[in-house]
Amino acid sequence: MDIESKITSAFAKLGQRNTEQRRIIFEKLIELGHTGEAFSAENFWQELRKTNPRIGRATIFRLIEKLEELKALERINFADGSHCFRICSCEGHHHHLTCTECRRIIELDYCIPEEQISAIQKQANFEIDGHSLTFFGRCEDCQKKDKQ
Amino acid sequence: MDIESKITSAFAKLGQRNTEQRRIIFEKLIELGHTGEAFSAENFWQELRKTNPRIGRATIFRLIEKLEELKALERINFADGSHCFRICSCEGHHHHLTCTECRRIIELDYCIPEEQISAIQKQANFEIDGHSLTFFGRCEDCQKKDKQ
DNA sequence: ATAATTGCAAACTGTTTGCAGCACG
DNA sequence: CGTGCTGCAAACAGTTTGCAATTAT
Repeated sequence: MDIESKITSAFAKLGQRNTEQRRIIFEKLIELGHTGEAFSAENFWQELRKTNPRIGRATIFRLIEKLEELKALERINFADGSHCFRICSCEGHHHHLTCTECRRIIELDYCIPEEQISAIQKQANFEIDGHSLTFFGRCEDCQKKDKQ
Repeated sequence: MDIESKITSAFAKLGQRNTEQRRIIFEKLIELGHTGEAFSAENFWQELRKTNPRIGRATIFRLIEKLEELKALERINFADGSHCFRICSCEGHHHHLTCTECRRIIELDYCIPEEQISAIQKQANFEIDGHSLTFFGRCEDCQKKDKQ
């Protein structure tokens, strides 16, 4: 499933009305999906209002929330506690590697082995239904920069 | 190293002056360390001002920040994006399991195998210097509650 | 004395909400 | 023409900051 159909199907599941705002947001997300660029909600809003001055902040927040639930968007946490959103090209469950200097994000297909999770589950008597994992470090470019 | 000496040594590293506020915060942290209770910064402040009305919010935030750097406190992230602090009894690096219903926190000694991290490092050409991992689920008690 | 530390209040960031009105179907 | 969706502005939560006053050493 490519990025375009991922977003398209999320919008289809979304709700009843095909409003102009949704079309605008859709277009922008397709664009961001292709470049792989990450964005904050505020950030995304600022970007959109350049061309569409009357679009409301709340509309963006409300839609981002829904798209996150539908897993069309992923929330990515940085080491400093801040976060941003991103449309990932990886299908299914995965994790990220983030650069603490330039905030570059890399998708990883690594995940914790299923048997480890069930061992933890059994040991703690929990019913585990998710986890969040992010690696922090310095990317290739930032390492080079620092050596100079 | 027990909780008491963990906090004591963090305070020793802290700075020059042994102020009354630090003593008050120290006492409260010892208490929270023993019960294992988690707290937000705001929360912690509200609790302290009951007995010490003139303690400032900023003092708490400033000190919590430093204690986190000194690894006397740990920041724990929940599934909904909120977070709290906690004094953990585990020594060294570890992770947590949090209940999405009652917010109970369990310390886990599981961690991602070193060789996996270096494989990721090599593959992505990153210099990994940390990671965050939290498992989400429902604790024993909340599972029971729901079955009733 | 003097510099670290604090309290206060105001500012700030990121997000949510209530509600009246718009516009999609 | 009904109601889902939106814009607005205000409220909110959590945190940070500037600065003058306080206080440990």
